[in-house]
Amino acid sequence: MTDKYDCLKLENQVCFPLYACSKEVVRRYRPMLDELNITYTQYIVMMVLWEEGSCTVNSLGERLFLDSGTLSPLLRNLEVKGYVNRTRSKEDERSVTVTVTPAGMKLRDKALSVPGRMASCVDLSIEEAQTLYKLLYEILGKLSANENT
Amino acid sequence: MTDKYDCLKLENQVCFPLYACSKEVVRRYRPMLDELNITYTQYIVMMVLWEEGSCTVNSLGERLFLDSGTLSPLLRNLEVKGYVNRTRSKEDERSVTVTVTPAGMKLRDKALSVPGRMASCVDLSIEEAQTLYKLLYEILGKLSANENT
DNA sequence: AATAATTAAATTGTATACAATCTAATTGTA
DNA sequence: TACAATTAGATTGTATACAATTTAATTATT
Repeated sequence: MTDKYDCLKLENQVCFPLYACSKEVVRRYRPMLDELNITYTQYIVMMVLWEEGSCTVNSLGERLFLDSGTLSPLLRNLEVKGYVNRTRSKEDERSVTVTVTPAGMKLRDKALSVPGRMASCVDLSIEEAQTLYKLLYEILGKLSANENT
Repeated sequence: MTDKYDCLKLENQVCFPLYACSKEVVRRYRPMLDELNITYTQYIVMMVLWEEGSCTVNSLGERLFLDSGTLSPLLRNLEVKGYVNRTRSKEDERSVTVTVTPAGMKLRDKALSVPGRMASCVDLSIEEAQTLYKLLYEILGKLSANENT
């Protein structure tokens, strides 16, 4: 019935559907975000900036689980598109402050329809969405706690 | 209390923790899989091959939600490492059959400890893991159903 | 105050991801 | 049976991701 290799079967993994689901969801965002001329990663960066107005590269990284190797070229790209500005902080010359431009703020209105359209793609009930949300943040918390393990 | 931009707040997204969680989990796999000299994507490819023995590139792609642009270089890489062989199918010269080598099969035993170590990192109860598993496959199903939408 | 240690970004190198395109083989159809 | 349409992989181009390294600035220590 069971052999010692069962634990290596794809169907017995939780991580695989997590990985696949994340990729497929991001892929579904693509045509919607194409209309805004941004990618998914750029979109979550803009989400933070729409809320905060400005932010250091470091705090963006902590908030979004991204490192400077990803953020540096991505922010340069957003700057070229005219959605953000980057300036060295006066208080700490090591830090770079990213600020959303007026053009970047205008994107926010164009983005308003995206969450609803995405929700209808994923199509979960409120309860299911809440359960999923809680489980995912629970895992993220556990992973941060076991950072050293 | 609420404004029209609430739907664009990072904390109100389900997709963001999904994306972040997937990335963090894959990052946790890295040191374990380094011992096998493979990456996470290579690992899930090997999982299919450990079960099936051999497989076409096409069926690997459907099973793992990956396209030929990802699989072609990845499989070449696994071939260089000596874990798989690739041969054109006799019946249909368009298809390439990927076969696990003896060296590839030996990896399976080294991989046996990986799922357990990963589980202790993520640290969910059986019920939570099952709930998550079901929700993720439900979303994957919904996304496939709305492929055209 | 001089030097060591730390920190923030940027850079480099490797490996995904995937859309779009290309080539070759196969299938469908008039 | 020609020829169009489809299919399977590979390739190209763009954008992540992240480890490791580098550079410059700040903080801690002697």
